[in-house]
Amino acid sequence: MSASGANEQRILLIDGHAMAFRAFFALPADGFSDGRGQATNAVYGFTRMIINVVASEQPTHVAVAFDLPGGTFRDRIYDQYKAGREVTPPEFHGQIALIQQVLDALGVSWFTVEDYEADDIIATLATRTAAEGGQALIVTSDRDSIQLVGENVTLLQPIKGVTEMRRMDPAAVEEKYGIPPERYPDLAALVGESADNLPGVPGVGPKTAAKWITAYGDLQGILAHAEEIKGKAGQSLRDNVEAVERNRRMNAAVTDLELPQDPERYSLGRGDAVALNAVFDELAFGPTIRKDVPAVLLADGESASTVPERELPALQQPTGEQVAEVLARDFAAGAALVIDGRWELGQGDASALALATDDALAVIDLVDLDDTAERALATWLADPAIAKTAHDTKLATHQLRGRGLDVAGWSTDLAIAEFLCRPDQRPTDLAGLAMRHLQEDLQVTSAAVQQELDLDQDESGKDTLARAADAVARLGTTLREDLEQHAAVELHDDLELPLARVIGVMEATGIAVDDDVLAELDAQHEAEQERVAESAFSHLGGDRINLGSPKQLQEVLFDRLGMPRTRRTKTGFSTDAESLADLHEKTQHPFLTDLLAHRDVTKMRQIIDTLRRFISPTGRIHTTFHQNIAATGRLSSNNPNLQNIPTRTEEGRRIRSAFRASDGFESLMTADYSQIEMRIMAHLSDNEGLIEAFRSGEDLHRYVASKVFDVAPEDVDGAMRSKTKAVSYGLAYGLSAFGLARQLRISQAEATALRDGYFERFGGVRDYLRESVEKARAIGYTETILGRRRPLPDLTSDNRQRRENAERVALNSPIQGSAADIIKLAMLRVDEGLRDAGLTSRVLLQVHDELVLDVAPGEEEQLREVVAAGMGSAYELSVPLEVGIGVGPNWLAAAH
DNA sequence: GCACGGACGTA
DNA sequence: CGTACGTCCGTGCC
Repeated sequence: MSASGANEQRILLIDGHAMAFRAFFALPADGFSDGRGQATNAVYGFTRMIINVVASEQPTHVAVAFDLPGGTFRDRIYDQYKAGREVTPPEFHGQIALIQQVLDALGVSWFTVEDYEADDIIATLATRTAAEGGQALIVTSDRDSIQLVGENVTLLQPIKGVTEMRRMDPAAVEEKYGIPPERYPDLAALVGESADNLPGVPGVGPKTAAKWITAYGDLQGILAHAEEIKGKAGQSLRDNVEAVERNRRMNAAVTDLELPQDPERYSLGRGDAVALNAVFDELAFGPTIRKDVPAVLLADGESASTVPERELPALQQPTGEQVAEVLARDFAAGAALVIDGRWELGQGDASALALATDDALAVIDLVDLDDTAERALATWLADPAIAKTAHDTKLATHQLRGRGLDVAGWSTDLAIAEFLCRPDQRPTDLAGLAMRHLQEDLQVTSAAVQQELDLDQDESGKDTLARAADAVARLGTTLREDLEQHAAVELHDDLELPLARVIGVMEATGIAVDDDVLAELDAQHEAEQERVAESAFSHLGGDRINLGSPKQLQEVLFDRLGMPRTRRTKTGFSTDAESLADLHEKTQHPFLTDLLAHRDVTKMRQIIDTLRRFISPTGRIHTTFHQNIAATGRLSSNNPNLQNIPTRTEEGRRIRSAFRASDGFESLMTADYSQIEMRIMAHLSDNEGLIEAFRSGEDLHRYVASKVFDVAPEDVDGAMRSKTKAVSYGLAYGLSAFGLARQLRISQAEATALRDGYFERFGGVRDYLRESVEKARAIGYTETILGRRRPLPDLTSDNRQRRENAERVALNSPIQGSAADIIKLAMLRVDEGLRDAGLTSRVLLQVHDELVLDVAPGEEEQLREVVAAGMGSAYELSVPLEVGIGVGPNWLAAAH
């Protein structure tokens, strides 16, 4: 308490505009909306802030000050005051009024005073409170309030966002600025305030200003001795006396505004929970922020929370023989599972398992399991008849495998189910998923979700784990309904869920990598890299720029060497390989050749280095495959990405030779679909010509080219074939004549003619593509052969750019997505085939249209049959699915 | 330390 | 002004 502790008043004073504005920029505007197009990010952030500050500072009184639109007396002193500020973003509009509605419901008084700023209101109330011996706490990002800091006045400055605050008392101000708070306006007058468009003395910063203030006492003293001050700064001061004096008049706080004296007007505990909930409903705010509203703000005994906390079943923590009892009694039919512990790169430390149903809740400690409990749990987990649900079944399986436990009987994978229903949403953590489903109409992004329900923040250990399991159980029910609604039950049950198990085994197995091969390659590339770099520098007169910096390259190429500008990027001009090749054609400058060579070799080294970092102690790389990333339904791979290992260039391909058959295995096998996307186009378009092309057994592009150019297949030359191939594949991506021309480096007229010629023979393909886009526009989503949907709301956008982009996506998604469906089916078939045939050979990788397998000794012939059959008959199209198979000691040699 | 853009590897 | 991804680096921000 202060020295004048007679007064217990402790008033919180908030600068409404400053904090609302800050909240606006701290949270994404497009992530917070009331569902009707009104952004609410500033409202949410501001409300969070006031809740937090009231809870942590425990004031007895509170007031919020706002600016009024239009000018103040300061504009009459200086007509450029606050000029040049960025215009308020449109999404900010209306949010101040909403904040005021929240404050009304909270029973917090807010004030505006004609002709004055929020600062002046705060200054008046702070000064008055301090004079009466109370304490004032000011919350603002505006520096003008620094002058108010004193024994009874503390400033809370937001540091990051609106929830982290720095406490400024007189000592802190002195520490930061080197002067006492009451001298701050003097310092600001000298330095100027760019936010208010108040220029100060050029060449004088806070350090100099503080030095002068210390030397001459205050601004008056400085001006009185202005003639004595030496140097440039002194002269600058003498030249700008008027501006300084004006600044000082401007930044002086007004402390005598007419504001209500009655302390009741500022007291807490006047909030109306019913009104507040109505406002929060309007704003689509979630349950947690309601729960967090401090009771002191509300009228007696009320709570803001309208979302009743679910009564959790009693938490059981069985040990020993109790585990078997509890599993048999409460979880005989199934349960939702949540496991505590991390799993990465084959390393796991699962420590506890939570189980939940609608009526039961248990946490089993995995660290101190005795034999009886372990056996009971192992039996229960392995029982395929016991239905189990998890947020991520593959991860749960990995975690339990790390404890030596196998799982069967997975029935629902929340992440997969969610993805099938909403493939374009970002992958969701459990907290985010729970939030989205608990508040159906709540349109918040992960930032808010994390705050709302952060299940990762493990505060109460087993309770949190149990609550999470309970959430998984309830979400399981919800998502099963969602799957029905989106016609995705079969996709989940019969494709993705079983596939998750197959992929999990692939990840756990990993692929053997020969580090010596990579080390040797790296050494070769290192030498080459140095050689090329030296050569490149020699063409720059020995200037050793950073060849990896697009910025420095632009300076050299376009400024220093005066080369013609290339296509624009966001930050300048492109230096990508295509642009550099163009430049080389035009200028013949030898630097460009070296630069391109340097890029190539640097890229190769990066790839090699990245791979080496991921080699496990057992000499294997365990990538992670994701089922819930690519909106078309493809898998993705990361840590490391094994789906983009080079293959196009000779140099790049050598990296593939480092991927080898595992010890105890005979060789690697690769099996890939030939032209699967074109086959799908033939099937979906039902185009006779294209179907015939595949049935003829002739080389596809040669056959199509012979029709397009109207020559015999044997008369198709290389140029005709490659042009036709470009059109064929371009079709599946929505390629324009412009893009085709650019890619083939031909004129746009020629490209148009080429495409027209193509459609003369294969017009059915164009018709199909057009119709499929129109159908998607009508029903709102695209569909693959297995019924995997992708919503595309932008197909009806008024914005041409967005609409045309969505059209290309609509064109491509059924094709890419159906190919993804087919290879996923194939993976299940191959997995089944391996088991049925009793083979030890195993699938290691999937690269979109290719599988890589370890071939066990003596199994090659049988494996060929299993793989060819599994992939070839995965799905029946109107054209055959052709599978190419190759075998060799390593991935490169296994190519065919 | 973190976010972003540019560049480039794959299907 | 061609779809779908992941990773690296340099840069500029806090």
